[in-house]
Formats: sequence, structure tokens, C-alpha cells
Amino acid sequence: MGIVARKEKQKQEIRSLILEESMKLFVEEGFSKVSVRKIAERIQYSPTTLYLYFKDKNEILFYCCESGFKKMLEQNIALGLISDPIERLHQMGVNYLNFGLEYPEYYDLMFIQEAPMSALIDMGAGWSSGDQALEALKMIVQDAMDKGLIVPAKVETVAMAVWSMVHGLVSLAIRQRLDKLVPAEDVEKTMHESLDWLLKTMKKA
Amino acid sequence: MGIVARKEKQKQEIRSLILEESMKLFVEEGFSKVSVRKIAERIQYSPTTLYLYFKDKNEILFYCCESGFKKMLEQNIALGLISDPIERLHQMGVNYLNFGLEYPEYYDLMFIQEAPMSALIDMGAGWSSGDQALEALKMIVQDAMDKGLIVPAKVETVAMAVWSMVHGLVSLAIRQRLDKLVPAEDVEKTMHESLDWLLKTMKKA
DNA sequence: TTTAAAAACTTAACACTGTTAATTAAATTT
DNA sequence: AAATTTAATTAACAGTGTTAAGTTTTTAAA
Repeated sequence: MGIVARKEKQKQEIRSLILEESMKLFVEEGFSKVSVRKIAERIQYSPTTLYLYFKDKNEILFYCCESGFKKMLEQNIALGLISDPIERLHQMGVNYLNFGLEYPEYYDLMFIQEAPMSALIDMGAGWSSGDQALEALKMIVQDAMDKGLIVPAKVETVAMAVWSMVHGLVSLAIRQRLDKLVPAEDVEKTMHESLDWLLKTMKKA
Repeated sequence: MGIVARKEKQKQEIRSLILEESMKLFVEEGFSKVSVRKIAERIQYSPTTLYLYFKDKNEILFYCCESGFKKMLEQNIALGLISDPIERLHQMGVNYLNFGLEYPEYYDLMFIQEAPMSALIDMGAGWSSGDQALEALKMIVQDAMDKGLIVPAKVETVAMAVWSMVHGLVSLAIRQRLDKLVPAEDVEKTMHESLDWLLKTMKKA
């Protein structure tokens, strides 16, 4: 039947509407200011209607998160052009820092808040978009090791170290902790210097 | 006058009572479950009484945070006995990881939540306890460089890199992101391996 | 075309949250 | 003992996520 298909399509449209407007609210007012009622008001529905399309607020946050990963992956498309693993890893780190600093609210959601992960556990689903990014990271590290550009070690160990450092940089910056180490106006510059330092340091002499 | 002194002392006692009970609530139920009303109930006062001793909830969180730093510094006392800068830096990192994993709620407050920093800005105060820890880190890095144990670089850059990595490890672990990279039971072990890897890598050959 | 069933949506309500203003109770000073 | 200051409370506001019950709209059957 064409009717049930159309209905399904309409349902998906409202779902998208909810998610889009939620993300706008995020970017405009920040994570803590986003409420079910505010989202509902924006799309001209009653607050409880959202519960017909999503289990709870966390699930909405989770899907917003997913769209954040899409955004991040798009930034990394051009990465394939770089053949040198170290150089590629470096550019990947630069992209990561830029993403976090440009869209702190997205970043907050994707890597700092616990709500999206709670939703993920509730849903029994996988972290598909996040996993994809991590796989890419592991592959680059593996590649660099295969080509003898970095000292051999367990891939997971090095990947975790690299990810942790860039995440640490971004999350400390977002939460205004890095300006306790260097003046606020130097934070961004020093973040990039730290990343450069790591890449330079891990590069086999 | 002795009376005004005694009164001041009583006031301080209630302040301490509020902070102690708040921290207990933290450890028992986690950051998100702590409310002004719950704290008040625990100390058998009405919720609004807390506002006679603290400006707002954020200020309470800030002072809880401070006691977290004290706890952390205590763990680092034995550090002075280690003379080799690299070894000292390594042990400092190990302590950091252990602290974060043992007291995730404290860690959350100190380095992940934005509330305590908002309070700090409102109060126009300094991050004395945090600054102290960062100074210690910078000094060790400087020492290691002076002794030619690591490749020379800007101290802030290296300190930021090291801090960011350990913070990244702990915060990603707390927010259940690291188990997307390695199985949950291997997370803690791999975190330590990542730290070891960093120290080994930055050590001048 | 009218009627029964299903789907979509809203209203009302619950149990919370941080916080302020007004009020009462207790302690201190005159 | 009365007046004043300090301490603590009650009531209330405006907001939060969420559920149950009721209403409107749409679809399917008679």
C-alpha cells in the first residue's frame, strides 16, 4: 500500500524536523539550554508529541550526536589525498581540533556529555559513526607502523594515546581549563603546537 | 570580642557541614543526582538556608572541587622522593589516572563540568589549587629539559600535551568512550600502556 | 456516505530542579 | 524587659523531563 509508505515518510519528516530544530537550538543556546519544551515550541508541536517520535530526550541527543559525526567525517574526506601516514595523522588531528573549536556544542554532545551514551546503551545499538572514525584512526596508525615511520607498538595503545591527547586538548579548551596554563589568547596556538610536538616526537628519527 | 569570633566559627562549621555532605552525595549518587534540596535534607536544614552560606549551587560545587584538589595533591606528596624527572612525571601521570578512575565523581567536577569554572568567574577568584598542580607539572617538564632528558621545546607546549593526554584518557574512560576502542575489561590496562608509550616516546634516545 | 477503529496530538498532572521574597524564630544588644 | 540584629523557614516562581488520560483527526469497513 502506498498510504502506509507515505505515512512512514511523513513520520520520518517530523523526526528530521525535531532533530534539525534541536541542533539549531544547540548551536544557538548551548547544550544546557536545550529542553524538550523549547524544541517543541520551535516546531509548533506540544512537548509530549516528541515522545511519539523518540523514546526520551537522551535519544534525541543521541541522534543529534550522529549528525555531528557526519559533519566531522565530511571534514575528513580530503584526508584520503594525503599519502604520508604521519602527515595524514597530523591533518586528522588538526581537523579534530578545528572541529571541536568551531562547533563546541556538537563536540560537547559527541564526546563530553554522557546522555548520548546512555541512550546508546538503552537502545542496545552500536556507536556506528563513532566506530567509523576510530577505525580510520587505527588504520592510519597501523599504516605508519607498517611503513616503519613510527616505533612499533600495540596499535590500540598508540591510537588511544593520540585520540586522548586531541580530545584532552579540545575538552579542556571547551571547559576553559587550558587558559589556566597559558593566556586565553594563546590557547588555540599552543593546542596546535602540542599536537605538532606529539607528531614530531613519535616520528621515528 | 569572643562572641563574634565564636559566631564566625559556627558559620564556618555549617559551611563545612554543607560541603562535606555535598561530597558524600557526589560520591554516592554522582554529579547529576546532587541537588540543593537533597543536600539540605541531609544536614537537616531547609534548602534556602544554603543560600545564606553560599551564593548559589555553583559556588558549592566550586568548593567541593577545591577539596578534590587537596585529595589529589595528597596523593602526590610521595612524588618528591623520585629524583629522575621522567620517572617523576611518569608517576605523576599514573597518580592522575588512578585518581580519575578511583574518584570519577570528583574528577568530573574538577575537570569536566563547567559549573565550578562558572563559579570561579563569578567570584572573580583564582584557580589556586588547580594552578598549583599545573605549576608542579611545568616544573618537572622544565627540569627534564634542563637535564637533557627530553627534546627541548616550549615548556607550556609539552606540559599541555602531557596534561591533555592524561585528561583525555580519564575523561574518555569516565564517559565510556574508550570501550569503543578496546574491550571494557582492557580499558584500564591500555590507558596505562598509552601513558607509558608517551613517556617512552618523549624520552630522548 | 455513515460508522467503527486506529492513529496523531494535546491537556493536565506529577515529581522534580534552582532560586527569590516575605515571614517567623532565635539570639544579641540596648 | 524591649528593641535590634541575625538566622532560618515557608511560600512561591519559573523552569525541567515524563506519564496517563482525553481529544481531535485520519483511515478503514459497513
